[in-house]
Amino acid sequence: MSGPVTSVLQALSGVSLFTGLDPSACKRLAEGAELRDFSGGDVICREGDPGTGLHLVTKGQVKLLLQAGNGHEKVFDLIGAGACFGEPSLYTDQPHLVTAEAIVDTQLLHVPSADLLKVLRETPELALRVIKGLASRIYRRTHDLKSYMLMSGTQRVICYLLHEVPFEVEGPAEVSVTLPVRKGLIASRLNLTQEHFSRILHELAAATLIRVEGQRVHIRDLSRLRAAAMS
Amino acid sequence: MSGPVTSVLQALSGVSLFTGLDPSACKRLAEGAELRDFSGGDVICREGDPGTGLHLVTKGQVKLLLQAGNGHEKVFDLIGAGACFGEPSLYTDQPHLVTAEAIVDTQLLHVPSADLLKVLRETPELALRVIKGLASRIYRRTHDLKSYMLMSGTQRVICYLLHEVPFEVEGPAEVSVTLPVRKGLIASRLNLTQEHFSRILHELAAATLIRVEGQRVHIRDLSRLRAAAMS
DNA sequence: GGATTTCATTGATTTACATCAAAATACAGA
DNA sequence: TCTGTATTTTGATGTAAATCAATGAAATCC
Repeated sequence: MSGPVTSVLQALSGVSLFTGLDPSACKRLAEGAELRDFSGGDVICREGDPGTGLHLVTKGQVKLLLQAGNGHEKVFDLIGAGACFGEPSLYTDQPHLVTAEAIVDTQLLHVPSADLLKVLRETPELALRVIKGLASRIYRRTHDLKSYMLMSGTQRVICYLLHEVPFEVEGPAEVSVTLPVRKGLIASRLNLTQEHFSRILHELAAATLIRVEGQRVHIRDLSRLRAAAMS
Repeated sequence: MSGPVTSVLQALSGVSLFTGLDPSACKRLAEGAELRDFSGGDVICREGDPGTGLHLVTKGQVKLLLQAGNGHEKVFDLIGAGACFGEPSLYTDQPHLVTAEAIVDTQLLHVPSADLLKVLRETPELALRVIKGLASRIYRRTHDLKSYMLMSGTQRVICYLLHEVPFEVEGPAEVSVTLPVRKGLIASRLNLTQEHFSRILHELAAATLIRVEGQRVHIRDLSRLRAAAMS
């Protein structure tokens, strides 16, 4: 809570990409970086904008949207505190494909590509982290692609629920999951309409696999739900 | 055409990721790298295998497949000479999500993750290249995701054809595109059945937007086709 | 507290696409 | 050349999920 640079540094170290990084590298990144505040509903950047750098979410929640010509749009990712978005801007030329919008009041740390690339060039440790981060992002995108290409709506919902389970619980335990955002957004994220998502939850509840209570979903039997994902 | 190391070096420099790279770094990569030959139809690696490293295609063509439990599978990418796959293996833990299969006789250069990471740590130039390569891969995947999430089959086909156009031709020119693989594979890549793909090509031909002649597709009017992608 | 807006559910209908089945074409080998 | 095999096309039918249209339940505001 002293100078602006201090708060930037603090914010930096709160982002998983940078926690525990060499202090001097952090400092150099902090110089060019900028904290930005948004209220829920604010647009952070829009499809077609030139990529300016990496956005690190220090507080709040962001949704990334893909938009079609006809006004349709889909939530293509939900980004929470500690994560980041805007990686493709490291590959200079291309304009943003996604529109980013704050879901709730949100604080971002913006690191300009040029600064990041400069520090990257001199900090192999950071470069490796970035590479791993990018590789894991590709992994996640590939997984998403897989769900859309060859899983049914029901399977995608089950898969989503299983991923939201706090941690490696085993066996036929009962676990509860709290949906991080309103259902419509999750539906969209799963490439489903709100209506269809609702019906699927209903079906799963009818099959006594889950119990829905507002934002809370109780998984009645983890292993049975896992098995159901296979059908 | 002398020793095996020489041919590995040659192969390395033929891959866009490494062309023009500092020779000493190339040499160090070449030491751990290994050339592998496959015939058409051979499986290169399978879903679930642990990721061992980066695969660089020096000759031939590879298809990456996503597989569902029920035996269904989809072509999720087509990789030609000069490109690479297996990036997620840089993010150590996760097993492969995709199965890679040679479409024709193919030569690959395999660079083990450990070697690559070591050289990466000491060669910022390479690190930056890898980062840009990964970022651009994410960009492509995002684009794919966009097509699947909010484009119709027809739009995906048009988009595909436009991407295959040799280079920035402008105006109402007539251009020809040769499909790089048999139609069934392209259909799958676009998340369509062969039948549906065939019907879409037929539709486009009926609308005098294209003319199909076996593996060659003649785009009769580039700007009209571009416009058609928007509807 | 009710009024208004946002969000979620339920039902009826439509549609884009898949599936199944068969014919037509292209291609390879003997 | 014929002959079998792989690929593509065409047709008829089925279905998962979208759309349209209300209604119901929460949250938010005055």
